[in-house]
Parts: sequence; C-alpha cells; structure tokens
Amino acid sequence: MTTQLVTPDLTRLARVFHALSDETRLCLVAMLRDGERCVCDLTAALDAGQSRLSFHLKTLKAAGLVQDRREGRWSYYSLVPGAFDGLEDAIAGISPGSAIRTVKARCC
Amino acid sequence: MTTQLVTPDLTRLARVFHALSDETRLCLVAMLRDGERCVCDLTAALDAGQSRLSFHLKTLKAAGLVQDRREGRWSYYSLVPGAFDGLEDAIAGISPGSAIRTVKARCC
DNA sequence: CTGACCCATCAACATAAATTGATTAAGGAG
DNA sequence: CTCCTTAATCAATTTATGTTGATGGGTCAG
Repeated sequence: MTTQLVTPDLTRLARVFHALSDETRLCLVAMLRDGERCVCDLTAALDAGQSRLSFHLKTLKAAGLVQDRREGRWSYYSLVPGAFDGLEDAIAGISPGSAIRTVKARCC
Repeated sequence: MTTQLVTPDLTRLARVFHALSDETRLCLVAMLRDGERCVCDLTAALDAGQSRLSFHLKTLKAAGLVQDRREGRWSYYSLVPGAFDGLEDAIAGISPGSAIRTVKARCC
C-alpha cells in the first residue's frame, strides 16, 4: 500500500530522480538503509562539511525520500518507508499523452 | 539477464538518475516506450526546438538509456532494452562501506 | 549542381545547483 | 548564567545544466 509514486506526476518524479542524481546523496541513502542516523554520525562517516550534508539531507527530504526527528540537540534522519518502491513502475506509468501535454504547457 | 545495473557503481547510478531528473527527458522516455522515433517526430510532438531535444537525447544516450540509429538523413532513437530494470535493486545494492569510501576518495 | 531537409554541434547566455565559511538558534553540562 | 555541542540557515562564490540561435555536415530529390 505504498502510495508514493502511483500518480506519476512528472514534476514530482523528476524531483525524486534529481535527489538521487548526486553521489553524496546516494551515499547518505546507503547509510540510512542501515537505520536511523544523526547528522554528526553522517558527517563523520562521509568526512563532509556539516552545512554540506545539511543541504543534501534537505534535498532528500524535499523529495520525500528521508525524514528527520529531533531528539535533544540531535537530528536523526531515516529513510521514508516505501519511498523507493515503484520507481520503475513510475517510469513505465508515464503516459506519453499526458507527458506531452505537461511539457507543452511548460515550454510554450 | 539484464546486466545494466548489477554493479552499482555510484557514479554510473548517479548519471542514470540525473538523466531521468528532467521532465523533458522523462517525456522522451515515455514517447520512446511506444517504439523507435526519429528526432523530427519527437520535436513535433513535444513542440521543442531541435537543438534542445538533441541535447536531451545526448544526455539520455550518455546514461545508456537510449540508443540511436541512422537511416538516410533520419536518426531514430529507441530505449535500450532492460536499461530501466534493476533501478530499485541498484539503490538497495549500494553498500554503505563502498559508498563511503567512494565519496571520501572524491572529496578529500 | 543546387537547394531543401534532418540533425549534431557550437558559442553565448540564462538559470539552477552545490560548496564554503559565518551566523544563528536551541539543548544540555557545569 | 556561561560555555560547548549539534545542526539549520544565510550570503557569496563557484560550478554545472539547460536554452537559444547560428553554423555545418551529410543525404536526397530534381
């Protein structure tokens, strides 16, 4: 019952893929597959600047792929369950018709 | 037997996702799902400038998602069979260990 | 040969995204 | 309260992407 990408809204789909189009973010996703992590653990593991990871985590969050939780002074990030399900189906689900209309509306 | 993404090379995976992170390119993929198309058909359908589509098709091709074939003065583009298979598995297959090492090597 | 057509490529510009260092806010230890 | 830690945000810069119009190469019809 993952309603994440059943409506292949072109804009949303593009944003999800964009979130996954960066190596640093793919690393973050990989680390979070093992479970919740606080930002300080992630920065330590990736040896990356704090504001840099904050930026990438924000991008992943905006795409709906991760979620965060505050506890004291720590922020814990984790994957949104099911967020990656149906990615391939979403590609297969773009109807050429609606796709064309969407882009036409956007570029003309 | 799709050997497209079995080795989740981080760089390659990021490039594939980047190719899919643009609405115009998603439209192109959607249209090509119906079969081979020449560039002029695609430009007509999407009402887009010729050089613009040429750019996006090049991006898709560089990511290994589409292929082209010349016939006379026409270029026909089509999806690379199986190129989209295993996308989700590829995400699941990034080992945090190798992921970290890759990014560390890259940013330090 | 000439001209029309299809398309890739290029240069110039515009827009968006990522990196960095500094600042700010909020939590907890002493 | 003061100081240190965690982490978000901001401004400034750099870098990467996408768009546009023009140029040029190859193909074919007449």
